[in-house]
Amino acid sequence: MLNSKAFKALAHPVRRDILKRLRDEQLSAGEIAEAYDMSKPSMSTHFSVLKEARLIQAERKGNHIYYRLNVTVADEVLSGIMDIFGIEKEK
Amino acid sequence: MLNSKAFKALAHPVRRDILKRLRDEQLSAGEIAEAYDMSKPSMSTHFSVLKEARLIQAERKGNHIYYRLNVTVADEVLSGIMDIFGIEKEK
DNA sequence: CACCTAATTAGATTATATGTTAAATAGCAA
DNA sequence: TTGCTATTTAACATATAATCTAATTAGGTG
Repeated sequence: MLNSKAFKALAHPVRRDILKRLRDEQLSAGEIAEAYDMSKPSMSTHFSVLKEARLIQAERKGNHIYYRLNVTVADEVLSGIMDIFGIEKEK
Repeated sequence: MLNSKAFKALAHPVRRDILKRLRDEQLSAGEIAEAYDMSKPSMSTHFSVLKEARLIQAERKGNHIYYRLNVTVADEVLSGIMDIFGIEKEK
């Protein structure tokens, strides 16, 4: 069932932007972080919030950690929004 | 264009619940507030956050203030979520 | 006007979020 | 082991959010 943490995670513009980057590809923490004018520990905190919300999943490969979107939870969020606003799923 | 305030507004469970109540009917501040175990000023603050995000619209009728869902912004939020997750709008 | 009701605003407190630098951990490779 | 790179965790400061009680505003009605 949909986690309240997901909505909190979406409240920050950097986190929403990270999710967009992960729509189509896996990226390492460093690859993501270098796109933002923010310290690595701060970025790491954002990853952690997204992970807690299960919006992203981490996989270590050597000494990189790759993040990818959790499509299942993304879908749950969409359903949650539609439920809130009473929007019908078409098809 | 979609306001970042809308996502913040959705981060609080009480505010999401208020929006659900306003899916199908207008309700006064008092009618909404009595459903929650929270002071009226606190509820008023939540209304204010939702108003700031343009998710709800207020209309005074005599002594009562009626709130209703702003369907346009609700739709923008849904589109925003679909954009983040790269979900295609069907039809 | 005086009074009542509905709702908000003010002022304060506490909790949570966001960000930093410094230190720690994990893996790889010489 | 030593050293290097990638990333996180710790410790802390500051900002924003959430909540309360008390006071105020706005609109009815006698």
